[in-house]
Amino acid sequence: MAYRHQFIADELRAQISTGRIKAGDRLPSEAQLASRYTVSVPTLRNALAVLQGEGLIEKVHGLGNFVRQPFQWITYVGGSRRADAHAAAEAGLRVSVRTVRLKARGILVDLMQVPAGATLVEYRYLSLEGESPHSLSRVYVPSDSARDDDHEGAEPIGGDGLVARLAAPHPPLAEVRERISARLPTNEEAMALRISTALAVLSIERVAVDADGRVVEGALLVLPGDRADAVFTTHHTMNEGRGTEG
Amino acid sequence: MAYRHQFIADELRAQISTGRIKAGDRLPSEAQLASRYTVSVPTLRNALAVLQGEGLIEKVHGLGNFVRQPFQWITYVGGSRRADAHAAAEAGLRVSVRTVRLKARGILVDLMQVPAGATLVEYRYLSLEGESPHSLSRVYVPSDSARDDDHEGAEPIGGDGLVARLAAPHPPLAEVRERISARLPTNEEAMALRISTALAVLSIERVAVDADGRVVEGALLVLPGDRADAVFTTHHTMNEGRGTEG
DNA sequence: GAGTGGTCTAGACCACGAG
DNA sequence: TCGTGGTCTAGACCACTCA
Repeated sequence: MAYRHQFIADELRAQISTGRIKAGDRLPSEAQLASRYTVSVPTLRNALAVLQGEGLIEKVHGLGNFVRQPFQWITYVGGSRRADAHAAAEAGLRVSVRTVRLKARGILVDLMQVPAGATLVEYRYLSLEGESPHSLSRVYVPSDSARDDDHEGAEPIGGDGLVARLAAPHPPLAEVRERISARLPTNEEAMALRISTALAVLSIERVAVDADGRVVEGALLVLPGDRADAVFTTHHTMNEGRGTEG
Repeated sequence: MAYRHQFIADELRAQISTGRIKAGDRLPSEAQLASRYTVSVPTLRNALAVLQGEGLIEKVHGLGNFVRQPFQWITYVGGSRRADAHAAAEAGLRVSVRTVRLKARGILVDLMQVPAGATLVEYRYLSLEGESPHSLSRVYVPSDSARDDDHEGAEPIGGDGLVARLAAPHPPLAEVRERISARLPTNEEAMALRISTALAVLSIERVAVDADGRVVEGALLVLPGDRADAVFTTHHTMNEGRGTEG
């Protein structure tokens, strides 16, 4: 039960974790590694696929295989809203934003509980740590509650306008519902986050509702599973603590 | 940019979703499929790997590739405790339980905030839908707060003692913290849940704390990503609804 | 153009499951 | 024993990156 590609993956993983191969280094070419370990190229590529799935290396077509930088760990804190880009900015991450006005269709109709064709404003965030993307967020707001100073088009990375907008007061909020799932990324998401399609992502679907039950904001977040988790804290009063209320 | 294995995967997926190939059916052998689509066997196997990662088929060595049963969707509801097996029982799922007394080490020391070597009671649940496993839970309780009628060893599936124990009152509870992550399963988990190691799982680490800040219960849950998600609801009062409090 | 990774081929050899 | 999937080989051909 000792697979050759697993053995090679273990070897390379050890060399990476002990610093024998440093972050940012390029590995020898696949042909060179294959001959060093006396295996065929496809077998060696299987070994690299294991490391890629663990987020340890990054494959760049035409250039080679590179050891990835260790990541800053991101913890998503549940129960709040519109905090994603703001929290990322506080953590010293750069944030790129794109604002687009669009018509609700497909899953957005369910998410926002609006009729198909209703106008929504989409804010698309991509938080970056250096050159490597960290999280992908799509936040939706009904068009009538989007503020007048929201503008369409691209905004330069880390613009002050963004931070000001994020810090601005929001309409009263009654409830936040968050639905979490684990899956493999779509090709588009893997591309944007520059991760392997074999690396699991945490997918968060969030809806904020006001006191009248109207959806004030919806959000679709995608976080790479190798450097992100989500935390939720629920407070109980004393008499709630009994029985199985779930 | 049209990969042959992706094309074949799309073809087979369509045949499965339209019922042309029914749940439980065996696919033609890999060699037969390869010749039908005029590709090599490794390429065809890549196509099957895609479907396996989506949880649509199950590969059985020596027998063939089988279409999996559609699953009952499981939603984990955050904020409660010890509800897992109880909720599963209510949903009509069978539950198998193993109770073991053990000493804290490794991550359990952090999880339960006890000194290394402290005695814990572990309840290990595996909820089942028919023959196919649904979720894997390990629940830990400090030994001193484990009740006297807890016994070690295996308990028959669906025993009444379990339901009675789950419905029993618990000590007062102040707070539940849940940490969610997405990852690929370990080989052990994939084996227990009978899923592909390429199928993402939702991993939930839950800690329940009493009014004195002591850890009353810890739990490690693993849910297959193709049939499970988690939901959290946070209520806000009116004056909490302003600003970015996350 | 030289070197790299990405996809695919055709087939060998082994391990597993059932008759 | 036979058919099945699991791993691996040796190499072709293409696409990408950079000098």
